Amino acid sequence: MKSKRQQIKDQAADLFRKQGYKATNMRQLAEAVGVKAASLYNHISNKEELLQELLMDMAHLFTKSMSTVKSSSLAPVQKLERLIADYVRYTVEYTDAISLLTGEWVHLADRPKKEFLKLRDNYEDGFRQILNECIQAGDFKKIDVDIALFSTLSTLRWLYSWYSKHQQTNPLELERQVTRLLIDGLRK
Amino acid sequence: MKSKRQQIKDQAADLFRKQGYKATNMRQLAEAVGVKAASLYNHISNKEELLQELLMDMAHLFTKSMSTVKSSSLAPVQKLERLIADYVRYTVEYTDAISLLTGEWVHLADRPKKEFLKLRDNYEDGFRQILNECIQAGDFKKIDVDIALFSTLSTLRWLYSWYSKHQQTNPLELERQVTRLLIDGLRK
DNA sequence: CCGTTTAGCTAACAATTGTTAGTTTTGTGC
DNA sequence: GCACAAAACTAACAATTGTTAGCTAAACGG
Repeated sequence: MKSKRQQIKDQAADLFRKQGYKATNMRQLAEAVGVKAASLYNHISNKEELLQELLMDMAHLFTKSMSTVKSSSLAPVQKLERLIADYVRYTVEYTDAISLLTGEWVHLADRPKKEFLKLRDNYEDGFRQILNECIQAGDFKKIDVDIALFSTLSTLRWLYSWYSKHQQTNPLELERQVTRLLIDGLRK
Repeated sequence: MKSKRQQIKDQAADLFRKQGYKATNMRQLAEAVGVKAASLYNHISNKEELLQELLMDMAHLFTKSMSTVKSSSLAPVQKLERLIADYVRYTVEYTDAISLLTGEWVHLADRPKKEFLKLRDNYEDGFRQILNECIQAGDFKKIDVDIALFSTLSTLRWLYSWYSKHQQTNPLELERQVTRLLIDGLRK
């Protein structure tokens, strides 16, 4: 049994995703929850808190993923594969909330925005470090690591939109294909 | 000498990108242009028209790119390289307007939204077709073409955000690197 | 069955929004 | 320098927004 608060967050994620945070009003959200707008405030303190928590929940998920992988004893390429696998799993499980990571964080107030971006930057730094290890180990070409990082993360960050249209895809198969594509490229 | 209308569109692209369409109000836009809000309406008919034109201008650019490449006699892989090259060039030249393609089209009214999505779908179809030709010709692995399409477009669609932070990069060099990465992958 | 908390409702607020009306200023062609 | 169009301004509008106050109904612990 999900708490009312969580129900509200779920509906908020759905609406924020479809219409954007700014374009979603509390009356719409209330209707989606099945309640009048004022009643929402028995469970949440304001609109921004919703966005904040949705984003932070996801950010912490990724922070966890990164720290687990980093402190493991896997080989660099295997670390990368684990990060990709985690990303795919989160995308499948939290599609709506994940979608907010790409654009909606701009609507956070200064403080929470800084906090969010710090976690995001840390994740990117960890990712870049692992890509570097892959190059160092001789497994990857000596490509510009910033461009490789950017390209890889772009694919992962857009995955949610692809998955929404192809939900019949087996997540494990999706994970396998994405990994292969990112690492081995298109060329035969 | 740029027309006032174009100046307004440029500032709108900048603000829409930084804050989002919904979060940008006409008084902010007016201030950026150096004028009072009501004066904008001597040059435009309403707010949505701005978003509409910005998005459509870009969509037509890509439609042009696709139709030129399609009607060329290049080999499949060369066609793909041309599409990528065009995308990089547009991103460098119209960074702000390009950034709106990823998320802001949801705020269009029904009619223009349909029109926009039709052009977008056509572009994607053309892209997929060329990827298929690459596979058919034996140049690419027999990968799931939808996943390859999605991954490639994701990288291209996010390019604007990367470019904003690395504007010192030579566009031609960027084009070379992105092409190589997308086609040949990371693995040595 | 009572007292208290929890969660819902109606009504209203203050602020912000896009846009218009009406007027004045600026600029251009003759 | 005058007529006319283009583009600016002030003021105000109607609608929408997030949120609060005050009240009632449901749920729950004893």
